[in-house]
Amino acid sequence: MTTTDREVENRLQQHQVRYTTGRRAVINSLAGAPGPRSAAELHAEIGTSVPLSSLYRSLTVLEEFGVVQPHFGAKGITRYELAEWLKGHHHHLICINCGSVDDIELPHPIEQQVRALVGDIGSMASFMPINHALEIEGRCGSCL
Amino acid sequence: MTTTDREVENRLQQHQVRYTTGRRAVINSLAGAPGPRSAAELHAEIGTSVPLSSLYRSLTVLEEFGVVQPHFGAKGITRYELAEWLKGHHHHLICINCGSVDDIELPHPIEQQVRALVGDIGSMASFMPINHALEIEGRCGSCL
DNA sequence: TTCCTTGCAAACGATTTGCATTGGA
DNA sequence: TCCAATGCAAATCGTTTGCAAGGAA
Repeated sequence: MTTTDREVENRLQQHQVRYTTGRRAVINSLAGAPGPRSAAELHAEIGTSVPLSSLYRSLTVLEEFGVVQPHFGAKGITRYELAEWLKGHHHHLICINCGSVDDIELPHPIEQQVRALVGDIGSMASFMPINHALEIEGRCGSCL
Repeated sequence: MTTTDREVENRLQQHQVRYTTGRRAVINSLAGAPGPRSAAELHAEIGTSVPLSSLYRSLTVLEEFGVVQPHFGAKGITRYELAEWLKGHHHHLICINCGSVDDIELPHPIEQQVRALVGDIGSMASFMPINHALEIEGRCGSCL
């Protein structure tokens, strides 16, 4: 059992929600992925023994209790990834050719700059920033 | 006829694509909106005389010729906005309470910083950045 | 036992498409 | 004129849900 596994187990226990085999499979699959994953992708990776509807339900409760978070992509496809407290704050590199979405963690000083910018923007526009995401579209290493 | 209207007309003409009444309605609606709009929202604003399927088709060709660009949001809803060359480069303030998406244009020096960051990230990750979007989630003025 | 969770199939909602008709250059 | 564009209805596809069966405390 990995650390992530244990942390998720604790979090769910605190809410009296069961950490079942299906939910565990989703978490482990996401923990090993380099970026957000859609229900269909998880279905392919985990194996078709777990029906799609169950995956969707697992993702729904995992999101509800702050374990995973959604990312909305092209063609109306929602991909999920582990929440920041499990995976760390990061941004996304989105390939306009193959559609892949990869995580990127900014060097601390740069992330600080972004954070400061977001704060400034908030006060500039009477908007209270809670979260931010720098999404960079372009061509990934395999598609150059 | 507005300037935007004329610019779109030229762009489409260059591609021998007709700038029809339906397409014109989409452009004018988007030109007057403070943020991206979904097909359903356009349908409501333009009037139900133009069927949804036609709106989708209009949006598809307008996107194909670089006149509008999509933004992917929660619940698999795609919203469109005028392309940057018509509307200017900007970012989005997304309200987690009411779901509204508003445009925000960064002061030039700040936008420069973001641009520089994106460039750095690209070389850091062997990724060729083409576009970037700083999406800020939080609570909008009406939902504070 | 008593709920929570899962499987299956049907239902949904956003978007797409086939086909016959209309309309603009 | 003549092909592109539109309307309508049916089809797709990702996602959700009702209901009965299975499983953990």
